[in-house]
Amino acid sequence: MLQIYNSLTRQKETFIPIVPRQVRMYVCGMTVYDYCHLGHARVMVVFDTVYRYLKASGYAVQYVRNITDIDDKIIKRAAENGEPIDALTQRFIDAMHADEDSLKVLRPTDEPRATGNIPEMLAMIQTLLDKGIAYQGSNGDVYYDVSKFDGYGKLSGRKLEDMRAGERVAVDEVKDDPMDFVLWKASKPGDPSWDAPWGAGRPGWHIECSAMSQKLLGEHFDIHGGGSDLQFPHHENEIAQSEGCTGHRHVNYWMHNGFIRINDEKMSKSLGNFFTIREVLQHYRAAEVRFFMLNSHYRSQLNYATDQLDAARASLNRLYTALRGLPEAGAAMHTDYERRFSAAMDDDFNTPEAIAVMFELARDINRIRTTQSDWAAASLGALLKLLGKTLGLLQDDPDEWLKGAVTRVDGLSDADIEALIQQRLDARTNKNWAESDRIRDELKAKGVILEDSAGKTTWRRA
RNA sequence: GGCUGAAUAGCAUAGUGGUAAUGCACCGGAUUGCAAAUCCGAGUACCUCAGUUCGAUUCUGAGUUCAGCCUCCA
Repeated sequence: MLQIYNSLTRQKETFIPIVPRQVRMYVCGMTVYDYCHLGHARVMVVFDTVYRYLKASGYAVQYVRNITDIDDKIIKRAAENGEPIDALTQRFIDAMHADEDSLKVLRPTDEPRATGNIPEMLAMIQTLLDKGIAYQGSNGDVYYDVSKFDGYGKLSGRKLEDMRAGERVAVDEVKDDPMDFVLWKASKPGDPSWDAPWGAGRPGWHIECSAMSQKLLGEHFDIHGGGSDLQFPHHENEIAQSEGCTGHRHVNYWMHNGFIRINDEKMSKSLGNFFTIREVLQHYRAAEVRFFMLNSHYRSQLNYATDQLDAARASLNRLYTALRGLPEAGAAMHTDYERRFSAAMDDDFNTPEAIAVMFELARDINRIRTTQSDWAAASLGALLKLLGKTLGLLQDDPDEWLKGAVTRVDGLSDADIEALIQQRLDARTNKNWAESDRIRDELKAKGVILEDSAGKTTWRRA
């Protein structure tokens, strides 16, 4: 039985889908005005893994992740670039897709864009106005009246009076209550705008997720996810909008992933430690980044450090080494490994524990290959690869993985390496160990590691 | 100030009311011409104090430290 930690109740709960064997899931996606950074990568990878595991568990999953393609930052950036908004957002949507592909992140089943769902937002705002939950301020903006929604604060565990007393809440003359939030922004000259009964403008950020999730997944669905910073106010507001509109429950399970830190500092542009996915991929392979992220629990904070990425590389090398040269076979069924892997994943997607099981399986494979044969270990190898698939790992050809590297400091082609290995084999045949070791050292200095076994030499890049 | 969450070996990360697991690093052994890889083995860790308990790293309380949110944010 799958257990999911529900941010709403602050405890693990048994997952029971609204419709048996079906899951409807919504995740807050990117605002597309720049390249995706490591934090975005974690959201992508975490919920991709949730998506994969739900599917592997036999659920039919509808996975919606929105694209915010209209907001203040986008307008500002387009103006700075002298670029049309459409061109800017499409450019970064394409870049986002490329980043996802490299990280082996599967596409969601739906990727709605805010600008493509304005009528649904207008309808929802109108409903809120009709119900007296929303009002129009003197500046033309439409606001949500948080005092009209009893449950306001239930997701983030806050009370309205505490939040009002917070010293960081700015006083705004236009709002009835400082905690009220904007549903519709009256347009300023030159900004993109859409017509509305209460005046031309554009949607507030929060309303888009309420409108698009309801359109695609219905008024009541199973899982809603996002970064932990979205818990308040974004998701709190989303609940207020959706439930204020429908009068009943919106989402059953709220999931929030932890933040990424860089060298024990908060990742921020002002600190200059803001890494985009594509910057990191110049130094590490995407699978290494993915392994690094899954090697800690999704709710915990994750510290990015080169030591950790190097360790991820070494770990993947070990797993791929166990698979290298193994014959094709059907995966071993009903093993203790599979059972423990599933038990770990069922426990709120405990990927670190699941990975630990994979390492124990790898040791068993190595043991059998040594004491028995490759053939005897083949079905366990297939199982390892199958388990890896659920995490989006280990799907490359092992030999290609081990011979590959992001940084080719060696400057040697595969053919160059093979030629040197042949020279070394000739030397070894003549027991010319000095020459043999010289060639091996030369290759090692260029990042190529040789392994002699069973009369033949294999190689990999460090 | 309000609300969350976290403190486990050299590093990282799981987990448990009773021999604390996984990867990297380190040590010994097997294997190897020597290595690498692999296997076997050893070793070192549960923030502090109090309480509950036969027994606490795990539960409770207090404290310390750290982080996140309270404003746009994944």
